[in-house]
Amino acid sequence: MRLATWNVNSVKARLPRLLDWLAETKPDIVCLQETKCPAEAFPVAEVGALGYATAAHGDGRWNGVALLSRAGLDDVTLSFPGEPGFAELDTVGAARAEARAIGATCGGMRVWSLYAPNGRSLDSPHYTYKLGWFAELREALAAELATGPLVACGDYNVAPTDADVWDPALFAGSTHVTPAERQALADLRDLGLQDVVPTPMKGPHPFTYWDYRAGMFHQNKGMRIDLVYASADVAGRVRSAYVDREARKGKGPSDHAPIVVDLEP
DNA sequence: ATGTCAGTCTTGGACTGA
Repeated sequence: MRLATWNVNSVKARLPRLLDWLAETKPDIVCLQETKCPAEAFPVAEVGALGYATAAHGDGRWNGVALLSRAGLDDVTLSFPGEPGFAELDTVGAARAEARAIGATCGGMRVWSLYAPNGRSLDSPHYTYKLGWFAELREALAAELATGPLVACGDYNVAPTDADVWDPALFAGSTHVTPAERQALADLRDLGLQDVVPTPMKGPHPFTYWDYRAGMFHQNKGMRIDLVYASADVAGRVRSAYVDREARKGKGPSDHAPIVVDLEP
């Protein structure tokens, strides 16, 4: 059973590369983030030709998540229960959730594809929103963990440790590395989720994201912000996991590389 | 900090978000 997660930074712009990658890598279950397309515009037929069923959640130009599976795709959930939306500070009432989470039952597991809010800056309401989003995610995953095997994959927009950013000093005062964000991840692990750390195929750090600008990928100035959090029973089946940095190379890549996880049957 | 992308509208260039 091969599971993968990939922030594709637009499924439309990435479609040729996605299809080639699916055909070559042959994952059974794929979690996609930043599809940046409405659900009705998702290229269902194109991935279907490779044998995948699709569940997509999108709300237009930003965000967007999807699940592809050829190991079953049942009980699809768009957004997690209790998921907050972004609301300006003076907005009254609850905001509708953005398209940042989709879950389904695939291959006997509950699988989630997650795209956490970026947070923008520490003084931004988007940062408050990010922390609140994680707090509610914790509650939702706690409930799901009680029902069976689970894996929550995606772009968490948090680097778990200083070793997960290329230069921690440069990130002082920035999002993605604060104690509060790292505590949000620790709170998820405290539920019993395990961080399935992939093998970097080059260098010491399993980075999954490199900014497009300034030759960051070439210099391996990256971050590990895409994560696979697995319940103990799933984590115990992990045979191997790696960052597919080849997918970050060449013409027209995403700024994120996929993580590929092989599980014992 | 920003040398790049992608989506969209204000449309062949500017804006936003990352």
